[in-house]
Amino acid sequence: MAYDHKRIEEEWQRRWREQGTFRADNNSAKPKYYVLDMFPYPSGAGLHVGHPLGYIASDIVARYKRHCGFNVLHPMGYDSFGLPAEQYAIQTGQHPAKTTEENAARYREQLDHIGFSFDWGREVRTSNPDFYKWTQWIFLQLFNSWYDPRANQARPVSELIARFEGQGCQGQDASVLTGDSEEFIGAFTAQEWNGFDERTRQMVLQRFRLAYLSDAWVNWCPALGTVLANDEVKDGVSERGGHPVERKRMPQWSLRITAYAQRLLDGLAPLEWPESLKETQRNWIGRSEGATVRFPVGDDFIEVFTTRPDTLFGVSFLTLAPEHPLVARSTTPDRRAEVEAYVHTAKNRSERERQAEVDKVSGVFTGSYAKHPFTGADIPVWVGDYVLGGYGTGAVMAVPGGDQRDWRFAKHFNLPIIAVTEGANIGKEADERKDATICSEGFLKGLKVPDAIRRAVKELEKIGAGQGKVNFRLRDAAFGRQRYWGEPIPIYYKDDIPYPLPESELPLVLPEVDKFLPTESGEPPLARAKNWTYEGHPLETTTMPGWAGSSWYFLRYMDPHNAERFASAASINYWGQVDLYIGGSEHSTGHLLYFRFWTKFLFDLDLIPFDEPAKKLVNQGMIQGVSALLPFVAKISVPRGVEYLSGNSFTPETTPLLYVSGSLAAQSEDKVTQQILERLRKYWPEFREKEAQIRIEPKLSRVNVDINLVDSHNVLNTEGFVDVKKSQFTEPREIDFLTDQDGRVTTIREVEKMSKSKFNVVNPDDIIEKYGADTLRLYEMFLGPLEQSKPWDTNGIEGTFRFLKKFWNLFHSEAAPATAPATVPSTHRVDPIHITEEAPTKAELKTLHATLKKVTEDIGHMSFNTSVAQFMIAVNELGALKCRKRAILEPLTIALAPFAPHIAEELWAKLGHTESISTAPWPQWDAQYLEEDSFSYPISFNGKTRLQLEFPLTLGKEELEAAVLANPEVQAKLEGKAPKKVIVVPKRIVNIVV
RNA sequence: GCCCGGGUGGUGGAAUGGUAGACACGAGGGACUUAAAAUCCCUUGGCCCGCAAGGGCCGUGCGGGUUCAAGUCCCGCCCCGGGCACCA
Repeated sequence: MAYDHKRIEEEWQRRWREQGTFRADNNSAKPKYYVLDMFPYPSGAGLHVGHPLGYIASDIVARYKRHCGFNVLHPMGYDSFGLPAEQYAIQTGQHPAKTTEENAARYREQLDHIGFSFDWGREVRTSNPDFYKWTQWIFLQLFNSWYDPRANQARPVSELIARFEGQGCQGQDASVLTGDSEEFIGAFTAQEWNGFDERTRQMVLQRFRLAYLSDAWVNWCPALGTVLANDEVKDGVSERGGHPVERKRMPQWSLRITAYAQRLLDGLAPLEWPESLKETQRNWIGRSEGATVRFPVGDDFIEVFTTRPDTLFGVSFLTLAPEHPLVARSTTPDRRAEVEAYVHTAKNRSERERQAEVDKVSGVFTGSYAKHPFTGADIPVWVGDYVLGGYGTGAVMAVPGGDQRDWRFAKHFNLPIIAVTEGANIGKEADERKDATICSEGFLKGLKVPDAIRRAVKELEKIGAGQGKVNFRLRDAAFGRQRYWGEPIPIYYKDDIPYPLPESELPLVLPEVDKFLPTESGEPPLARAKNWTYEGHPLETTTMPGWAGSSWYFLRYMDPHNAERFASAASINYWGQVDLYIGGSEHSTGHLLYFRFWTKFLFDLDLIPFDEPAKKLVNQGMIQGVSALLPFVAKISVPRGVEYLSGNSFTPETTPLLYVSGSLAAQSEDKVTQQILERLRKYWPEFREKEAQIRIEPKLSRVNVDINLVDSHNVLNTEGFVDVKKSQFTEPREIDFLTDQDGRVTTIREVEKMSKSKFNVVNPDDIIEKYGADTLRLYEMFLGPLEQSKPWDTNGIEGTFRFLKKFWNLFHSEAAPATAPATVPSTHRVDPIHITEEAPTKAELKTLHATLKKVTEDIGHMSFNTSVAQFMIAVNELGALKCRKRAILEPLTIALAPFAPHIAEELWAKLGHTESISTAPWPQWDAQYLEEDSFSYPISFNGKTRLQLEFPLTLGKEELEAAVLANPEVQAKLEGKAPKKVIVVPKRIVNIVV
């Protein structure tokens, strides 16, 4: 009759599986609720206790909503394409499909043990052809669409062609395009279009397609034959292998997310997402209003974007990004060598680097001059790497008087600094105030900045030297990857022009290759595939990035087996948007932006009836690991050279590795040194002879010790540690410990990321084995607020385990009044329980309803740690009241079910129910049981609480005040003086000001 | 540098502007037990006065402010974590 979590949990997990308890039906009269977890990538390391945190929270909500009468969609699947599997494949030769399959199976097993109410019948994997068929299909829709600025939505390219045929392409089309491809396309007439050859037409259309091929800057690593992400490049070389990396322009598939910049920005406001996450997206989209200004240079002109056209008369030079196409043409012959050298080095620095080194100013003069559009003055043209090729026009008008970066550049190169605002101290720094008054001569003089901006734009437009413009920081998303383990892009090339594969050819299945590496000529792995062609034409060899499948997967869950459509219209209409989306904040600008982008695109095509994927989003915090660090003697300096005592350079061989108790190391260096001396004498006889002449200086380092070798008081299991260490050495090596005064070896605790390399990973399987899934679930929630990061400390889990045992014992106390134990029609287990049918007391009802109220409200705002605390309070109170009453315990069991579903199911069955507890309606709390007759008022003097006085709640403010003042204790405190003021807040506090 | 979080006992944390430290871990003491485990009870922010009952002072990163009353609101800092754009 003891709480046997293992038996209970296995039993119920089996039943849920066999009975399909959590299958969600697409046809239901019930209202729907869609709870989604961010897609996991099934890594080889399996789950640690940090991973399920969000899943437990979403499972609680899913189960709660079922109790409230909703038809709940709560699916799970795998984002199963990705780099780790590919890298593992390169190392081991194992096909990524195989390792992915194994990893997913392992995930599934671990997830099952936690008792989630997922509808596994809807599981999807992005690497399954029947899933990525539709990822490819959506890609084709993107390829066949353009963004119509008039309709402000994506439209079929066929409409664009019809437009060209009818009226050609006039200026406006080109001017509204944004993003990386923002180059002047050039107007053409209908006749011209009709006269273009196929190639030219396709090239023109590329400029409009939402999935398009264009040259983009990439970090190319010739040695690895691949493109690297910014964070894979360190100091100009690849992070792995240290091979040189160069910035190179390569044809790349991109998605024109920039077309959606404004809508992605506007769509944020109504979403119930964390404000900080919305802000991050706003910053990422980076809308800025300003103007473009054209500065003539010889026959060309340099176009700049500025948010401060009001500072136009403060321009003292122009700066081009090293990548800017006009750099070569603007450079005078005498400057060529210098400029080319600068451009070469600057271009190959990563953007990260260029941006990180704020203090280092670098640049070079091109030798040529631009003309100021208003004054006609000569403006020197410089190249500087503080200007980025990918933002704006890749050129800035430098106003050192109004912009600190320009100021620094001007200072460094001795360029003129012109004051643009009144009261600026330009000798010291630029004046970036937006409320200043412009002081330059001409039409802007005396205007405030905002007025001056408007005026400047008007004047620029009047003389045709520029115009007002909104600029976005957001860039188009690179969509091609030089990798194997991703969705093939359904494109083939005829005469080097990309064409879409017909839909009937989908899925374009990932081909087999002999190796998962680039070809010798540097082509992506798919180029190794035999017959990688379509009707004799070569197929695209890059694959889609990791985020492709996750940009639309939430729709597939609605109708996962549909072979005709990505999901039926009926299922999409029924399930609609995700009601609650839970995941980590690391996805705030990647996944979540693409997710919203694809949703808006599918909405534009009338394929789905909503244009935001998730109404409400919650970021769960990270669970950090608690590492155990053990100091060791890394090095002992002696006057003649250095003797290493650790690692492979261990000498002298007679001296063991010395590990130092953390508490000892914390005490004093002397104590450590003393013990080292003792060990040296012991293990190194020669040392004794020389000891007098040698003064040693030990240096300590720390190693991460497996936390399983450390107890709750940080005491190291030294035998276990020695075993582990010895198994790591190829040659036998002595190990000794410098202990503290108690003879113990302690480790030092540190909170850091939970990871294998830090030996601080806690596996949920181990926790479940010992305490059960219900305890794990409760403890993960009890740890603290969901959104916050917090360290995992297994030692604290006893509290939640004890709670469950106490809860169980409320139903099984043999000390309960001798009433007839309820007969248990449970089909699987017939332990008697001790439950009475007596009417509950007022106190019992109060506990129950206070708990129902708190838990219901807490689930509403995802405050699960406080609900668990309330359950503990309830169990403690009911235990003290010796309550064994069905009328109390039954509703409480339902309330606990979302949190600890196994024990709840078991007790529910024992209470005589034959249906799963998940079908039980949520118990409602009733305020009448919470009403109090009296309240114990804290009586404070000048805000400091001094005593408590109990008064009936029926007392009015004046009566209360009189009663308080009449109290002898209060009188004593007042010492006969009259209070200056008495503040009475009914049911709160009485404050007496003296 | 900028943006976003966060700083409360030994630890995780709780607290609509109204009794700071709920709940839990750990620690200390006790009961039960041959013993252990399990369970139960008491104490547990710091300092001080008192034999005791009890009482006083301090206390939510730091410094100011608003208020009858501030962990909570405002201003100025410091520190930690996360993100990022020298973004024109």
